[in-house]
Amino acid sequence: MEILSQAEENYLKAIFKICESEEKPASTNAIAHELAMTPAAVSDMLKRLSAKELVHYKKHRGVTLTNDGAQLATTLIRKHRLWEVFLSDVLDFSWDEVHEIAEQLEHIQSDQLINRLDKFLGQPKFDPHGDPIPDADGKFAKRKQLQLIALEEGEVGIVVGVMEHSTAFLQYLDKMQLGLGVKVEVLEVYEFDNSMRVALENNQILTISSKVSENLLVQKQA
Amino acid sequence: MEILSQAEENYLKAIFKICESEEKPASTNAIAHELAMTPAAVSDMLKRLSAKELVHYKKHRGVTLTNDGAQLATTLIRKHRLWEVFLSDVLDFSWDEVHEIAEQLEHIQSDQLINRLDKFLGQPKFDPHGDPIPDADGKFAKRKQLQLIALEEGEVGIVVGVMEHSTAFLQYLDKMQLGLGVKVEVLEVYEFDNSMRVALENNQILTISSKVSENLLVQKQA
DNA sequence: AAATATTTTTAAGTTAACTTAAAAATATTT
DNA sequence: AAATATTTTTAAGTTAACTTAAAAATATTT
Repeated sequence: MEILSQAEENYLKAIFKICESEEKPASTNAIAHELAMTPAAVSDMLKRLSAKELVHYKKHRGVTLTNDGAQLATTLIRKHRLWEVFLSDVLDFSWDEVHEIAEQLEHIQSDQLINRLDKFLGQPKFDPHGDPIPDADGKFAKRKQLQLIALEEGEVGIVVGVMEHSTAFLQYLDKMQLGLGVKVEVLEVYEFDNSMRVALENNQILTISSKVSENLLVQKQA
Repeated sequence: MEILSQAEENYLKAIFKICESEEKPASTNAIAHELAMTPAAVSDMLKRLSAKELVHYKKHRGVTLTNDGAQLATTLIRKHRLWEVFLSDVLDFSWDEVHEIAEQLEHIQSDQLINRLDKFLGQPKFDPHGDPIPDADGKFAKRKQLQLIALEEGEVGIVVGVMEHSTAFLQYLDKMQLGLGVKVEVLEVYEFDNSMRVALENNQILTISSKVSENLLVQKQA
């Protein structure tokens, strides 16, 4: 498979992301929105990606990735997330700082580099946001996780990930000490707005909005 | 200072390199040769770099870097060489493998990243080829070094660097166990072709051509 | 189903960074 | 100094990756 431009790589990642969340082809508009580009630019690029057989593209019908395209996208995600681990674990960046730099590092072309980095980091299975890191064969680790909002009063979960990656959200979680690995007990759910009162292991009591509990992923504790 | 494209950065590095070795402005041809491009492409780019005040450019007179340009070039060299140390020391790449990957990594834009990398690596002063790494202020460490060919019979030197960075040369040195830090004693110089017989600390005796001894940098031992 | 709104594509244009070919400037040889 | 060779620049063209504006296709509302 020939080498892709950074632009092409970004399109593949965007399409992968969109097709992953919604279970249908990625629309031109959705891609344009994801990449902050005009729909015309997307139409243009889709033709090129289609010519390279990286996407299945029928005009006005949206696109999906071909096997080759999906393989490349997965490798990009692997690279992105491994670099995030490096930035976080090795260079002590906080979880709200790693994305932007990894966005650049993911385009470095060297299989050797990424495999050695993986080994050096101890073949991590999750990145600093709890997102799974595909292995060299493109396999993602699976985990039985659910949104914190799905827990009932009295239930306990451990924070394992986030569904929203904005700096604002991540910094809010830092402030509240709601990082990965934290144990959370649901004390009370307020029906009115679905906000909840929760207890952390350090005995801190927090009230969090549904916006927060929707975007926090936990593993339910027995 | 605004952000430069990778192409622009490569031109600055090339001009820096040329002006450093020859003590005069870099010619269009020299730059074209360094970057494997046509002279016409260089003329084109020089106009753009000149407009950004990164080079002093008078048509047909060659170019030199402005202060801004030299500052940027130095930062690029710093990034390149720090990444080389990372690849070599942390990921165990050999010294003939690091250049190519560092060539990509040097374009990553993040001051924080490079400063933290520097700190993590222990603020190294030299890269895996013995080339000095400028500090955050752009200062290069100086060293009293000379070419191995300049040593007389009976003199002893320690290998501290190379003047030629080709894979072929570096792999040859590996074969001969002539890495950085190795102590070399000049046993005999053959006037005929300036080749020399040298003894290494492991008592190995080698005969090396003048092409080799010209390109090896040593620090003379008392 | 027709009218309207939305989405997508096409058409035309831009910019950076290249190319080849020709012209112009500079350097070297005689 | 004139002739010739070399270097550099300009001119014209290309490609990837974008833009805006208009046209076409599809989806939604009435």
